[in-house]
Amino acid sequence: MVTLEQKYCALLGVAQEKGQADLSKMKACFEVLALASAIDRACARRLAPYQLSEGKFIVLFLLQQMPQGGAPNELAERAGVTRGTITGLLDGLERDGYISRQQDATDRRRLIVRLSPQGEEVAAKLGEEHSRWIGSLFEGFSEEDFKVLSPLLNRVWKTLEEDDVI
Amino acid sequence: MVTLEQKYCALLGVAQEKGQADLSKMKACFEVLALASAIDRACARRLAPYQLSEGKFIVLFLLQQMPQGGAPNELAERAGVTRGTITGLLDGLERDGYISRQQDATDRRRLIVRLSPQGEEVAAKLGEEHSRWIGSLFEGFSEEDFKVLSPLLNRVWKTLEEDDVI
DNA sequence: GACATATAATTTGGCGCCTTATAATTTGAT
DNA sequence: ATCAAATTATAAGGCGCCAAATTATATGTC
Repeated sequence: MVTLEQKYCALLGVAQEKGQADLSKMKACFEVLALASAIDRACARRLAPYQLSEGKFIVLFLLQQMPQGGAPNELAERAGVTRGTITGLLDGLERDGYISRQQDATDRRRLIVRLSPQGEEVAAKLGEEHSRWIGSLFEGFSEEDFKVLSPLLNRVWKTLEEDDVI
Repeated sequence: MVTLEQKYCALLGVAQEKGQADLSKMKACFEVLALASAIDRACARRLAPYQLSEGKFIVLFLLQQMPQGGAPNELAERAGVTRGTITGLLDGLERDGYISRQQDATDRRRLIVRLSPQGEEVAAKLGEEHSRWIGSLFEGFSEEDFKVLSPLLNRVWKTLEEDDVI
């Protein structure tokens, strides 16, 4: 089996010349990236039979929790993509009959996006399936493990946010 | 500031109904994904001025460690992308003068990809810069922290690999 | 009431990546 | 020696995503 470390060993040559500290940091970074990309791919494979990408799935998931519908910009923000992207995702979802777009009566710039009955059904089924799958990935993790993992990841996230502002 | 948890809180509604254990698992999963995607975006922004994507950068980086050049399929495997993808990345790198493709004398199916002088230069400069940046993301992490983080990430990775085989 | 400004959604153009199909070449079994 | 199978690289088509530009509508100010 290829470990995460092995997968990126080629990229670590440079760090090795710089001492243990940098090596550990680069390794950790690649581990996070490689794991996320593995999760993404597995996820994409799971969703492909439904013509859904991860982005579309998240939109369905979000809409499920907005029974009275939601605006594209709101969906974009919650899903973490741009408004331009959300337009494309909604196009696909509409084409496949999962959602409908409806003009807002009071502000004609606005749209209201709603799940179709079919969308409801798929969202419910996949939501259930998906959360079970995610659960299985972290099977065997204790609450203690999460208490350790979460703050570490969040520390990097925070650094990154500060970084970006500059 | 938006924390990783907040970012995905909307997605956690379902998990909340299923108890603490599942909630922690989904949270952790989203934290990994969100962090990786934040790193990817920041990385893309850093590389954009050089007309480089993360994929292209990794190819440059790999080539730097193959002084006698490398084959596309080898690069694809080490970079973790498909051969089809590597062709596109090499196209871009060749167009921008960072690499050259050369036919292998003994097997005419094969190519040898090499860095151009310009490619060497950029690879060296960016490699240095990039590893310093990654280091800065994990600034303040102790060796102890990595000893905890790494096995946790690798456990999920392992589960995922087993998953895929099935 | 007119005009600048803000906001909503979309369009456009681009890149990365994937999957599937194709073409060229080599290898291996018979 | 021949022909099927494997391997190499590429092409084609598609989706997701982004940034920047565009269009339509609303709002606030003078």
